[in-house]
Amino acid sequence: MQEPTLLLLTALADAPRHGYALLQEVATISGGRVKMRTGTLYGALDRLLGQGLIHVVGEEIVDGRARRTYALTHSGREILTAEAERLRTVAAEAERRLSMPRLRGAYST
Amino acid sequence: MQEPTLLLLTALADAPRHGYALLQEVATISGGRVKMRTGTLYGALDRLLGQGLIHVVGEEIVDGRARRTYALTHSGREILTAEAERLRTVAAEAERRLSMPRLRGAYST
DNA sequence: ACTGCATATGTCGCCTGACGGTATATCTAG
DNA sequence: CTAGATATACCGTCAGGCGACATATGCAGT
Repeated sequence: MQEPTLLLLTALADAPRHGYALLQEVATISGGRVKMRTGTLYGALDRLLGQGLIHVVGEEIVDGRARRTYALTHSGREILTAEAERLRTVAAEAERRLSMPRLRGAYST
Repeated sequence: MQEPTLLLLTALADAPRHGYALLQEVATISGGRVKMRTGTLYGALDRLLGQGLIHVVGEEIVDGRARRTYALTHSGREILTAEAERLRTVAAEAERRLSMPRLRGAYST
């Protein structure tokens, strides 16, 4: 699983949200680093719906515009938990090795 | 940057290694979870060489076989440091949200 | 002698998934 | 009347990971 997808699941972890709100939440979570495009968003939502990681919890009409609200499924919540742990351990290992004394020639340039 | 690429840089963070050793090191780092294929390995090495994140520090003939040894460049080391921090913060945010009390309807199924 | 495994490097084509660009539509603010 | 925010959606492209395959040596077991 790549970062955009993970950020989407993270953005749904505390509350259900609709598409446009997810774009903003992802930007907030990532400290403005990730500005997700709608192409990425709706493609990812379709995929996650198909995988059963999210589901639609509401379809309302607000000001004449359709608004679809998404939420994590139990499965999605489990996957996100596992992914977060995976990232944490990989990051920890990278940082551990980076702090180790290196042999001569371990890097240059 | 995706996980396989990050694991390769991590595997080079403490010492230079050659291709086959990287396959084993990646398996070790990931606790046996990631078994990188040679297609992924050599494709990634070519890419990382082109990006200047790694470089070749030795080409020897061992038992009639060529053995090319790779190491991180300063640039690669910086990128790995930044990536590790990014992963750590994203994982932390996901775990923070997962531990938050949720509104009704935050998930189901 | 033969078989299979570990060591070791490499190519090729497929497919997933992320991305940029574009289209559509409404409401609000200036 | 225009610009920006809100909101959903399609499409083509491209990077990157993956499986399959190719090649070659050395060593241990049968």
